Amino acid sequence: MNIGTAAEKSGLPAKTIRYYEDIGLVRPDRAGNGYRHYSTGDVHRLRFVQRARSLGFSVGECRQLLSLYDDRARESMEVKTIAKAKLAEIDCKIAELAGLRDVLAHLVANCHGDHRPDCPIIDELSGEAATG
Amino acid sequence: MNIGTAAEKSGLPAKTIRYYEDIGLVRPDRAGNGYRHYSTGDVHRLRFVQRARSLGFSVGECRQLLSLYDDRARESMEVKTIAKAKLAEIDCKIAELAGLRDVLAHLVANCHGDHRPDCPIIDELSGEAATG
DNA sequence: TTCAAACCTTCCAGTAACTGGAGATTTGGC
DNA sequence: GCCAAATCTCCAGTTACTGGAAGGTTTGAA
Repeated sequence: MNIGTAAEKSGLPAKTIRYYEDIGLVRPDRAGNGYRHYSTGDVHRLRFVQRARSLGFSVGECRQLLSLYDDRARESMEVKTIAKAKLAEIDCKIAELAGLRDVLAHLVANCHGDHRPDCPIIDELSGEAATG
Repeated sequence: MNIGTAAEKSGLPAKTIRYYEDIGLVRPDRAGNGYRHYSTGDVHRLRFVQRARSLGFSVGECRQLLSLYDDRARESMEVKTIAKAKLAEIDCKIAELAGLRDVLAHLVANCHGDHRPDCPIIDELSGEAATG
């Protein structure tokens, strides 16, 4: 498929997809006319990157994640080690998101839509959680 | 406290803290000698931003989140509406992270540290999850 | 008091990861 | 063949930092 379709299916703008090719994240075939040609596998990779980027992983980290994703068959001890580190990282992110969620949820629950002084819960939450 | 201490306590480099002042995210007092002076409240804001940024929220979104965090007492209907939208966004991010986590967990679980052909589970997962 | 180390200041340049736009080419419908 | 839409390349601009120069301030030892 062409880049437009790949963009649609991956949720990434065509511009970004070309950029990802520039930096070597996804390497599509080229048709005779010079147009990029994406396989469904390419689209999966793109979607994978889209997800990881939107969750705060750097492009470098995405590259690592992709290499895990790609090279799952060879040298898997090394792959497994990196995967485990990434798993821990993701768990940490999930915990932090949950913390952030709590802050907002308390905010929504405690400020009743009228004028109120302030919510000590929020202060407390902002002081706690996620020091490391 | 001075910027160095604020940096240490917030988990942000001093450079970044100065940048956040430039763009108006955190406005510390100034001492007579021109040094920035941070309150514990300032540090809470900084930590809040640090968390949100590391979780994939843009600076603009952080600004919104901070305004929720700040203005919890005035015009709270509007605040509440934005807070709810952000809550939904965060829930979505949590779900996506959980998806990513599954991909890696399957990878770790299924590639046993020796040479194996490939894991159809991964293919399947990459095809599913997080289309919206 | 003087000096160095460690802090702080501003400013400017560089990097990462896009993002928008110009200008040329290709495709597909009329 | 014509034209709009999609694609191409290339280059410039934006966002969110990040590093470094050049200099002022504070602290503590000699």
